Amino acid sequence: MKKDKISEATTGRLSIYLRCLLELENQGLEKISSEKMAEVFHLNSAQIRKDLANFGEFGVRGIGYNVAILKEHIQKILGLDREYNVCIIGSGRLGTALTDYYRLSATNFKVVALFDNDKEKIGQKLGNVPVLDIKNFRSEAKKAKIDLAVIAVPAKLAQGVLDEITAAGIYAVMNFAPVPLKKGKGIKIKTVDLTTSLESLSYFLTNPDSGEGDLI
Amino acid sequence: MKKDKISEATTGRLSIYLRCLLELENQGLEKISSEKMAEVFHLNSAQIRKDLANFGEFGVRGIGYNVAILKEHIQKILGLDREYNVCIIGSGRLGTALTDYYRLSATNFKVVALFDNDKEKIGQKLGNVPVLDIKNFRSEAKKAKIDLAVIAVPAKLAQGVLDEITAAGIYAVMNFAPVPLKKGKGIKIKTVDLTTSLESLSYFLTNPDSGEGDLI
DNA sequence: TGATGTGAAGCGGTTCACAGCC
DNA sequence: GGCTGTGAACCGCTTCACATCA
Repeated sequence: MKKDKISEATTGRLSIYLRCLLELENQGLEKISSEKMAEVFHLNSAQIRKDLANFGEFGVRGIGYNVAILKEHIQKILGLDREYNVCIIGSGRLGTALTDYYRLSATNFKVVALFDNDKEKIGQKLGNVPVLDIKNFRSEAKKAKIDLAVIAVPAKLAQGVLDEITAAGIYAVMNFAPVPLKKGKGIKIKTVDLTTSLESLSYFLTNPDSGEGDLI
Repeated sequence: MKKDKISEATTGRLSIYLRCLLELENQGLEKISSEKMAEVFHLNSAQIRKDLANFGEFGVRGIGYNVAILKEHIQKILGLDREYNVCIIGSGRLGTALTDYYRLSATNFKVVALFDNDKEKIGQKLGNVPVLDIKNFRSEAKKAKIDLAVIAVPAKLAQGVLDEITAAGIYAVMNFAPVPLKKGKGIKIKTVDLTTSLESLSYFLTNPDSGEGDLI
């Protein structure tokens, strides 16, 4: 049964399924059952079937799923049948590391520009990625057809940067600044808080009996 | 009413409340209501009260919460009244960036060692953090009294690294490798998947009507 | 009066269990 | 027979609404 409201939990898992399917395809495997996939991911097979059933009937009863076909369906669903232009704002340690990281690993996402306010950095290049002046963000973002912006600036500057991003007509943002941001309608923000993540673990170390589950 | 089973959602929020309280304290504010805090974080005031009520009665009816006292309570709850020794495994782009990032920002977490298998890197230093041979992980980790390990190696190596970490008697792990890991009992893993995060945004760009909520 | 602490209701995601189909 | 697709049960987190108390 096709559904229209898809939870982020589901899309996150699709992304993980996809990575596995690419691996399985490399190994020459042609089909796989939800039960087998569940084993690999340490999760429930019904969950996998439900996740997939949200988008259509990709499996064959009695047989399982065709690896290559399922892979393509998921790529299509996640919008990974095209490339996205990404810019990273803040060319400090984190920003430059992310630039390198995404340049090498996430092939659908092309880092085309870094932005900074530091005169020393502006004009330099990181690999083939130019460091541009944040002052010209709006025009440069349009010129470079940016689809997605990554905020890697200190907390205090994050809201201002988000406002710039919004003004530039960019709708998807990944945010590494540890602050609650006020966003406009239609903007999607994925926040990754590296400090909160550590502090969750600190809580666990202080209360080891607090649970077995992984922190996802 | 004190509770013993605390959800990760709650501890994650506590970490965020804490950051805000530190800010408020800096501003010289003495007390604050759950309603006011909710405004700042764009969330529900009942949620904040419930989160806090899990650990005791910190508020005063008719008044609100005392900023300084609440701050200290949360620090204690999260185990942030002590320091933790952290090591980062993998001194590639991501590992070195995380080293710098945590050295500068998360004051309760002290990066004391990097590990790698690259002869070129072993023996070097990143700031004051030595790069050690992963071969000696167990003994070095004990010597340095590591509390928490960060996995920043390629996916293929992650499981092996986790097994080493487990063997070294470390119970808290932050994992940046995009693979499902099989872990032993009593180990807590916080996975941050930088690719899945991007792909969630890609899904949103492909399906802009898929919802307004933030991706946390 | 005013803001907390909390039982109850609401809601969304996960798991179960089985009907349906190859 | 075997595995998918799915309604129903379950479970845990969030929100509501109000009794409680300074």
